[in-house]
Amino acid sequence: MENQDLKNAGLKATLPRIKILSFLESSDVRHMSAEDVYKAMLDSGEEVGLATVYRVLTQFEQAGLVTRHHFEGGHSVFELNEGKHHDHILCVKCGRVDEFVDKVIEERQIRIAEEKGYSMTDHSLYIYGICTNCQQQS
Amino acid sequence: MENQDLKNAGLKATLPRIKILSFLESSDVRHMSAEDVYKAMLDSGEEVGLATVYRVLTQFEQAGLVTRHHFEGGHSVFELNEGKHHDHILCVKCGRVDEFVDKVIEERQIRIAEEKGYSMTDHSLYIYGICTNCQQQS
DNA sequence: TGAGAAATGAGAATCTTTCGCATTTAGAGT
DNA sequence: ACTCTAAATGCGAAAGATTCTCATTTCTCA
Ligand SMILES: [Mn+2]
Ligand SMILES: [Mn+2]
Ligand SMILES: [Zn+2]
Ligand SMILES: [Zn+2]
Repeated sequence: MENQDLKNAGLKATLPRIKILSFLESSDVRHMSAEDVYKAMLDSGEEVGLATVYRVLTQFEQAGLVTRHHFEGGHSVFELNEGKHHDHILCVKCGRVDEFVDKVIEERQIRIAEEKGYSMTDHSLYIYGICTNCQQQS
Repeated sequence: MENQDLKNAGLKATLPRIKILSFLESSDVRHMSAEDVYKAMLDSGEEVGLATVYRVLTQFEQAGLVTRHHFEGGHSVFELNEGKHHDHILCVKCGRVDEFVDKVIEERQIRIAEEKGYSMTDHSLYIYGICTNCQQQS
């Protein structure tokens, strides 16, 4: 169970951490803000402070359990880390999020970093557009 | 002069707008936050309110005079729009910013949007790493 | 040159995220 | 199981970035 996942990540298995992790694992929405997680806790009757949600998500990120994204709009978005890196394409109308990986782009990025003399640590790529659904409704 | 640039952009040629635009045009730093611009105004003895700096930069963005970026670290960064689109590679140690354009990446993005059924409106790509200088100093 | 519309400045307000600190809890050792 | 202590939590306050409100000032052009 999550209990062991947390231990493995070097984190004490506290109630808030267990609740948040199991929520992330069971949710069908993959990309959520801290506020989203907080509201979900409240809705399910669990009492977890907002500050704790932020702290726990940051710890999860550091432990490699979740990944943090900076979609447009100011707030951070988190998603359960399932090993495989990917980038995102988002609908600017409805907020829909799709994921993709492009080998060619990944390689070009490494090449560019090299050319510019950088040792690459990370990258973020977001494509914005209007999804099929939103294109229909004029 | 800027006076006409503003009129062409459909903006009244007010003092704050003229000052900010000519500052952006004369500065050798290309990527600046609103706060940076505000401080520059103060330093040069001009009195322009911070709220006005934000308003003006947003208007400039809408008018296509500047481009807004969301580098890591929470705040927006603006740069004078000189026509040609480009992406950025940033040093996570010293904050250095370099620019690049990669035809292959640009094309792949369009292809990906198509495949996913999106009509692409925009995209943002940031590569993070450690620059040559910062790699030296252990 | 004067009137009206638009823009400004100052500070309050908002939003997201972090901090500080008194209180609670996990879990190592008994 | 019980105890102890470091670590974690929850609350509200604080911070940082950006926007809003509104009284006052400034463009524009008739
Ligand atoms: Mn994802
Ligand atoms: Mn640039
Ligand atoms: Zn959509
Ligand atoms: Zn550097």
